[in-house]
Amino acid sequence: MTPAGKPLYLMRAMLRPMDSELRIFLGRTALEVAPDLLGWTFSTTLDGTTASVRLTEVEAYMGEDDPASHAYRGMTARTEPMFREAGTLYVYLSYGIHSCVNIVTGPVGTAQAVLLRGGIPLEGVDAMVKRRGREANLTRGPGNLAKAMGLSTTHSGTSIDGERIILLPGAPPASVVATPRVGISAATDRLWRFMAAEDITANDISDRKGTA
DNA sequence: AGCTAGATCGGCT
DNA sequence: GCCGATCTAGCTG
Repeated sequence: MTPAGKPLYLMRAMLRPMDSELRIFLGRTALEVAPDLLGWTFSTTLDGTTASVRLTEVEAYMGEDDPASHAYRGMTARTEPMFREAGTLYVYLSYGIHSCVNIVTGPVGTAQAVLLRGGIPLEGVDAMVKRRGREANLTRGPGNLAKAMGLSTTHSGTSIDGERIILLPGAPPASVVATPRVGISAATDRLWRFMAAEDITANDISDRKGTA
């Protein structure tokens, strides 16, 4: 471990985003990658502005073996990006309104992905406010986070490129809480939603459907 | 070709 | 806490 408390391969990934080290990091199962992404920075530079968040809430979806995954019944036109290589974005439309962003992980063809559900704004707050049309809860919830970052379903199939869309290692949270995933009706016994403990408020654990 | 549940959000009671 | 908005992907007929 380095003085910063991170393995060396993560420090290298920080210097060269989406190089082979990051590929190895994302090449693991979604269940491994999801909690490890907490504390990382997710950043987009779109429409001439950069927006960044520190990730505080994610969920793991394990592909064709996971009844709650969109990939459970195989590849479709919508889910095709999930079957691509790690680092690809899978963005889907939820309830006809909201775009939700996933980062594909694991070996090609396994359709594993990590849903980005929440973060803390670090950069580009003005752009986020403009995109969201409000100032509260800018990046809380998958639909809100995607909107604040300027991402929509048109970005499904694009990938983390170290330019427009960037993933940077960050200090992991002191502790991580695992709960059932939100809003699903299958495999509710799997504790595959991960949150930074210090970011949890009362609403997070009592208010959302799908939580225990 | 039609039907409907859904990895949500925000406003209202 | 509850409910309506909004609309498409994927399934049934």
